[in-house]
Amino acid sequence: MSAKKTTAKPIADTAALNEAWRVMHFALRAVIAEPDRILAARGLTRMHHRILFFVAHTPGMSVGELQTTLDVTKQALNAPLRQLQTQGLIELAKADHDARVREIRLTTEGASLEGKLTGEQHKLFAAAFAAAGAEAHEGWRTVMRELARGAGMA
Amino acid sequence: MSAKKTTAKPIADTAALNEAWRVMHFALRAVIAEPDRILAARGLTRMHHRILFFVAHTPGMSVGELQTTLDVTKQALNAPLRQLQTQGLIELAKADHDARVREIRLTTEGASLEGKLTGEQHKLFAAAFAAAGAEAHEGWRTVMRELARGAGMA
DNA sequence: CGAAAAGGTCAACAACGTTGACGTATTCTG
DNA sequence: CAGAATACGTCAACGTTGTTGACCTTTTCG
Repeated sequence: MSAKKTTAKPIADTAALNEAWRVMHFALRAVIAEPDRILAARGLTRMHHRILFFVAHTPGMSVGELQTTLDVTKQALNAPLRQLQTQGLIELAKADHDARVREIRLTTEGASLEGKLTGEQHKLFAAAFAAAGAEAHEGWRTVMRELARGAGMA
Repeated sequence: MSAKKTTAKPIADTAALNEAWRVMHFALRAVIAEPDRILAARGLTRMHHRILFFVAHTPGMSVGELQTTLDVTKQALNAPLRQLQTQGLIELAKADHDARVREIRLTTEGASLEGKLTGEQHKLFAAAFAAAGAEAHEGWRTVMRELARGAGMA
């Protein structure tokens, strides 16, 4: 447990590391804030957001695939899914190849909402990248990729 | 609502912005993973972590201050607080100036755990920064600060 | 002394997700 | 073709968390 005083000059000191964590939080909060408010205004939650997000990127996704992707039970998925359908944001249609499967896709309105949510996030990222400059952007990506490498990257 | 097709060359394209969001998630997950496991092994939750974290940075904090800081009710705080106390990770002592106030501080063991948790995160950050280089680190900070600026920075 | 502040605690709720158990089409297979 | 398996849907019982409300104690302060 001894605080090994590495004589080798570290690239980042403790203060910087602490700041890294703090800044990470604030940044995340900033990026999530607006989308969250928009969702809440419609009585939607993060689960709905996740659904919209994945369906937007993989139109025609089946309920089962979505379930696996989000790692939740079908029961947990069922309610939000129907609410989105009721609100006319998504559509469920039997698959041609297999009538048991229900393919999910966004309606025009659903795509619009998803775009708005994503757009809010993009705005913040774009602004930050623009303000920081292309070089900083490159550095940011590099660091983030390194960090992400430690997890179960997709 | 119209997707304004800006002809002005953006510093980041849609693909990059999408990636930014994804990478952000993975990075966060990576940084949280280990601490979470350590906590879970002791039957502790994120709330406990948050408490340890703030108390570590502000020793002698009062229950009320902590409550305000974490933005939860005293009832929600009470249970985790006592569990931490029972596990000998924190100590509650009456304040000299005001016997109504209970000052919270980490015990040696508590500080040790907090240090371990923080240490795990620092390890990842340090590794990422080291691998990415000082320049990338600088860029990373710049972008993160810009992003965080949009939120209620502390 | 009496009001106010800092805490603690019991109890009723509400949100969210989980497991378990069935029920219904639909497709696949021996 | 009959039965097993698949993809979903749904009712129900829980467990976890955090919230609000009400009440009580100790301590401070006008």
